[in-house]
Amino acid sequence: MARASTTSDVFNALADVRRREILDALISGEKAVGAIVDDLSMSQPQVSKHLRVLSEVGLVRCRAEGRHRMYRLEPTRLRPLQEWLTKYEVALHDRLDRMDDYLRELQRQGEGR
Amino acid sequence: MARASTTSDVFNALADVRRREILDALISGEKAVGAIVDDLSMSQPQVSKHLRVLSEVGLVRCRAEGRHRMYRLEPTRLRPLQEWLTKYEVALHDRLDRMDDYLRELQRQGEGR
DNA sequence: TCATCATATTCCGTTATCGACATGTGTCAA
DNA sequence: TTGACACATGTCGATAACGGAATATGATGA
Repeated sequence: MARASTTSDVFNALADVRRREILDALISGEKAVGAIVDDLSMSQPQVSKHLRVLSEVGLVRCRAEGRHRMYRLEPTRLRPLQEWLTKYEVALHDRLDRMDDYLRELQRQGEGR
Repeated sequence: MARASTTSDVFNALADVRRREILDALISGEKAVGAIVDDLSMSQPQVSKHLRVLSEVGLVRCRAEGRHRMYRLEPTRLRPLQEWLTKYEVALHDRLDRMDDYLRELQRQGEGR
């Protein structure tokens, strides 16, 4: 089997630099496809395709305005990523705490002598 | 051109579910390859190859102990991910703040009438 | 209705990724 | 030294992702 489908989850959708660039371009607010094309100097079909992927995982939402399509971020969908990261922050802090305890114990023993 | 190399950055390394599972397995602490194989019921070569990818982006570190190889997390390497996420939290909060201001303004005008 | 603008979709060739299997490397113990 | 163990690496086939070019869709305006 090859790599898991890019549309399956947020992690895969974010694996591509271009898609991250598109998201970055949308931080400042809603934008039409053409505006993104101009900002990033990518081809229009490429932008549309990446937007489709981002849509499918819910990271962006689309709104029709005349013949333009305005895309905007849906940052709430980054929550799985945040939660995943949190586990590691906790692990890291726990480890630092243990290290801290250890150092304190060493110091206590040193004082005792 | 196809997808950017998986070894190029943390985002690509995390795109694969198996690799995330391996990292999860290491949260509790240092483990030998065989232990990971047992925990996740993946083939040994598969685990080794994923560990190699994770090594190359610095997400895990390896220590030889006899004929075992002990792998451990290097959670500091998740910082690029954290920083990237932070941008979006800020954007989200700013947007909520603006929304808040707007609602307050509406309310103020309502009271004024 | 027809032309045009904005965007989406399709087709295609290249390339990377992944898993399975086989094999190589290095360490320990007898 | 030999064999067993723990792990790394290499090869292969299938799959799917990516970019580019062409084309389709759909709204607007003359």
